[in-house]
Amino acid sequence: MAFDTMIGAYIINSSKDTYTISELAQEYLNLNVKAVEELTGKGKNFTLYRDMQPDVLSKTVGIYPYVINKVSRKIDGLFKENNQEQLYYDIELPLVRALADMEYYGFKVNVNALVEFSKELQEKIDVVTKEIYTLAGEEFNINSPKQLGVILFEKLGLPVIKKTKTGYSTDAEVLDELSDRHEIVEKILEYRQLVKLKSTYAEGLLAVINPHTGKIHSSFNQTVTVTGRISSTEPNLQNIPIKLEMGRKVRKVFIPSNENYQLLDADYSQIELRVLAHITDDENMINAFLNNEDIHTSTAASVFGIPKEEVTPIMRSRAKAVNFGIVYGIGDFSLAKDLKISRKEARMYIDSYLDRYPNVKRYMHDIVEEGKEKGFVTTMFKRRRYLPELKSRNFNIRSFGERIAMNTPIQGSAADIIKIAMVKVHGELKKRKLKSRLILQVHDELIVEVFKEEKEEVEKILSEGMQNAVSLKVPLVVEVKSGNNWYETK
DNA sequence: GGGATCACGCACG
DNA sequence: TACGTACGTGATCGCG
Repeated sequence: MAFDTMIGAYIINSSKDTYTISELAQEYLNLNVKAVEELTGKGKNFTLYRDMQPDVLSKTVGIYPYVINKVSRKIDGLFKENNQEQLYYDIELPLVRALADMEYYGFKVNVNALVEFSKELQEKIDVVTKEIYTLAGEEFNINSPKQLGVILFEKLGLPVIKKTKTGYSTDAEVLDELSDRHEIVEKILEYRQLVKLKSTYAEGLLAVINPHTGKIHSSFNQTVTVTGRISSTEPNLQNIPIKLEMGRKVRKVFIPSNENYQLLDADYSQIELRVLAHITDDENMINAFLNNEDIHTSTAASVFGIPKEEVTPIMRSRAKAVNFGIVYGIGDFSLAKDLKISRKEARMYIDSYLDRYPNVKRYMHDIVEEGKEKGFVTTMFKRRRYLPELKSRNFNIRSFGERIAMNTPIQGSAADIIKIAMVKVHGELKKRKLKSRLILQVHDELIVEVFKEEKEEVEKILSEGMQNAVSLKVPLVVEVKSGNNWYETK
């Protein structure tokens, strides 16, 4: 029986910080086993096994095989109790190989273009920096929120909009509000945008390009998120800019391995709202998706009680915000802030929404009750998240627990679905001995490096693999795009 | 003097 | 006072 205790324990409880053998032995066997770190040391004291005495090794990691076997059997028993065998054996375990292959294969980068991009950013930063110093009347460290706060709120006398626990807040939301009061403010925003791109993306990515492969080999972590999503580190390839055009250009440096390949980028359309429609069995929402309607326009028509043809762009954008809010476990305060409307008005939108989607209303109530009774909520594929917050006497913590209860089954089920799709696509490419490779996942999106001669075949494997990953009460719609770099796949 | 950690801000779905 | 992440920089703490 192939087993992975780390992933196994994650399926039993996704909320832990680490899943070391030592910890699992304690938790599942009531056994005290030294942590590997205690043996090897860490940081500058780190010692390799090969530099240790055999008897020291045998007294500690020597019993690991025994412990791992025992813990595995214990966890496997819990899978049976929890009905999580399919999740573990059919989804998470096969996913290990798909993720490993993604890490190993990597994503090719145009190094020269990235170096050029970095230089261009630096030139822009130099210009803006001087402008800021002139407007401030002195030089200071713009990167320091503390120093910036002194300049903005003491020297220039701008009004304090918001405070952090240590001083003045200078975040983008605050600066947006101040942008009409002094020229320096928009320069600060521009400076922040440029520095973010240069440090995190230009320099950050250059630092992790493997000199042998010319590629970026990210780590895809399978036991980090509480909802079941995967995460990406060193570097994070799941937060490459796209929203602003200047940042989006970073994507031009992500290219195929060579001229025989292209990139395919396949996105699920509105997967979380489709999952919501499925889970709640809400007739109104299901019909919107069955008719292939624009969901935000459809929501606007429902909420405002008008025909879809009469929905204005502003109405659509407000309905979109409400749809987002619903998925997060909405509150009137936050929706009001997001839409810059009154709390009362926000409350009306929410109430109207819940009237028009009555099963969504029932679901949001019931899932919180279920979370309280059972102590956890589950996804479509029995992924589980415990919610101790629901029992808290602290209102804020308890409210947070309620929002988690509403959001986790939605976000987590979407994660289940794309993982199933990944296993299918990865398996199919392998089975057919194709040269195309799955190289990245970004929560609702899969990126494949496709061998040009295989393009038609692989596009079908990808889109059908995703569409048919599961069968819901609404269709899963997938959009596939291709390009000679990641920027072009739009 | 340099490492660890916290605070802040911000990139993505 | 919206759900889930990763990470760079500055400030601070405390270490033979």
